[in-house]
Amino acid sequence: MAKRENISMSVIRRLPRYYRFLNELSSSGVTRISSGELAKRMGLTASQIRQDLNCFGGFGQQGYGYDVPKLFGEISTILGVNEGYPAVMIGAGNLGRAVSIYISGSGKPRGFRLLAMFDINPKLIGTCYNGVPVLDAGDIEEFCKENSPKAVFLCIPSEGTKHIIETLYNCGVRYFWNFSHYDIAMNYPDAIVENVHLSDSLMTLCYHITDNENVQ
Amino acid sequence: MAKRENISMSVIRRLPRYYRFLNELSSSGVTRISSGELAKRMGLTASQIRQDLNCFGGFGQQGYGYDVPKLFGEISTILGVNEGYPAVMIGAGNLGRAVSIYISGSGKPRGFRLLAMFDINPKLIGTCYNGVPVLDAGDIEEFCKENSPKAVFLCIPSEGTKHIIETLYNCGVRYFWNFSHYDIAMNYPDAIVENVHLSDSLMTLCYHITDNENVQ
DNA sequence: TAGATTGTTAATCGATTAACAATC
DNA sequence: TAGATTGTTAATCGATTAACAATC
Repeated sequence: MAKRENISMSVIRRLPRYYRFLNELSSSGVTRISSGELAKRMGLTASQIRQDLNCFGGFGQQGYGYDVPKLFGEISTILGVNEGYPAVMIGAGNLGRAVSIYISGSGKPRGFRLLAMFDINPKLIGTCYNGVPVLDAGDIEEFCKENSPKAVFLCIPSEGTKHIIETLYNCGVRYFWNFSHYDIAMNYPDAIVENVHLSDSLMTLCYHITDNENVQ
Repeated sequence: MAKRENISMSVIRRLPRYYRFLNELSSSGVTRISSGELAKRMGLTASQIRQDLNCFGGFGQQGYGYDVPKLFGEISTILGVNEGYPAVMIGAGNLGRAVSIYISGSGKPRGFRLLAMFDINPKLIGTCYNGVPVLDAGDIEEFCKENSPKAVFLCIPSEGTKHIIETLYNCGVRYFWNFSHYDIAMNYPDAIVENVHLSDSLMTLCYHITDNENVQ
C-alpha cells in the first residue's frame, strides 16, 4: 500500500465496481488481465483504470498486465471488505430487513458485522432476522456504550432521525449509512456520511421519461 | 420551458435535491429566495444554482430572486413528478415492499403509479401492499402487453434478472430502475437505466473507515 | 531481443466558480 | 434612482483521455 494522498471521490466510488469485476474474473479462473481488456469489460478506458489503480500502488507488471487474484486481494484490502466492522441498524421495517440481507445474509463480505437492529415496534422487538436480534430502540444508547459500533445504518423515516443521530453521535459513532433525507453532514461536520437517496434516484429516472416524451 | 440541450448528468442529478428543498421552503410559506440564500441552505454556490436553473430557462428576476412556489412548479414539471407514469415492480420481497412505499405509500408524488408487483413466491401472490396487488411472475408478459407499463423497478437478486429483462424489453419497456448488479445498459443500449448499487454504497463507507483507521 | 503493457506525464475535456453587465 | 440579484460570459479547477518512455 504505497502512495495514497487525496484520493478523489470519483476514484473511490469506482473501487467497489473494480472489486466486483475482479471477484467475478477471479472466481471464473482468470489469472491475468490487461488494463485494456478490463476496460473493455467494464466500459471504461484503459487509461482510467491504470490511473485509478496507481493511486494506491503499482499493482501491475509491464508487458504482462495485472495478476487478477492479487489485484482482487489488494482492492479487498484497500476497501477493508473483510474487516467486519461492528455496526447496528436503526429501523427493522421492510427497508432495514432488506438492507440487512446485503450485510449479513448474502454470503459475500461487505465490510460490516451487524450486531443488532433497533425498532420501536413491539411486534418486531425480540425477533431475529438473519441471526440478528431486533432490540428496543429505547436501549440504543446503552447498547452503543457497551458494544461501540463503528457504523450505523439508518433505515427509518426522516422525522425520527434527528434525535437518534444526536444520541448515536454522543456515543461516539462517526460513520453513517443514511437512507433518510436528514442532512447529517451539515449538522455534524466530522461525521462521515454515505447517503442513499432512493427517491432522488427514482426522480432521475422520471426526468428521463419526461425529457424523452417531450422531445419527440 | 425554454432551452434544454445536452443537460449534463451532474445537473440532472441535482434536480431532485432542488425539488426537495423548494418543496420544504414552499410548504413553510417562503415565497421568495435568492440564489445566494438557497445556496447557503443547500451547501452549494450561488453561481452553480443560477447555472443549473438556466439550463431550463430564466426562472428568476433580476434584483428580486426566485419566486419559490413558481420555481418549485417549474422543477416539478421538468422532472415530471406528477405524471404518474405506469410502472411495475419485479420482486415483492423486503426490498420490493420497502421501495413500493417510496412510490405509492409516502403520500408524496414520485412520478410513478405502481400497477402491480410480481413475485414467484406463492405465499405472496394474491396479497396486496399499499393497495398494489402481488401477481404471479409467470404472468408478467401478458400483463405488460395489456397494460404497457412505462417503467420497471427491479428488486430481485441478479441471478433471475437476465431472463426477465429480456421479456420486459421485448414487451417494449425501455426505462429501468435497477437494484441488481446485472448490467442492463451494456446489453440493451437504447434502454435508460438508473442503477442503485446498495452494496457499492456500503463499501464506499467501508473504505472511509479503513482509510481513517490506517492513517492515524 | 522484440513485443506487450505498465506507470506517469502532458493534453483535452467538462464542470464549477468568479466576475460583471443587464435589468428589475 | 439606487440597490439587489439575475443571466451569462470568462477563468479556474479537476477529472478523463492520450501519449510515450520505462521495463518486464
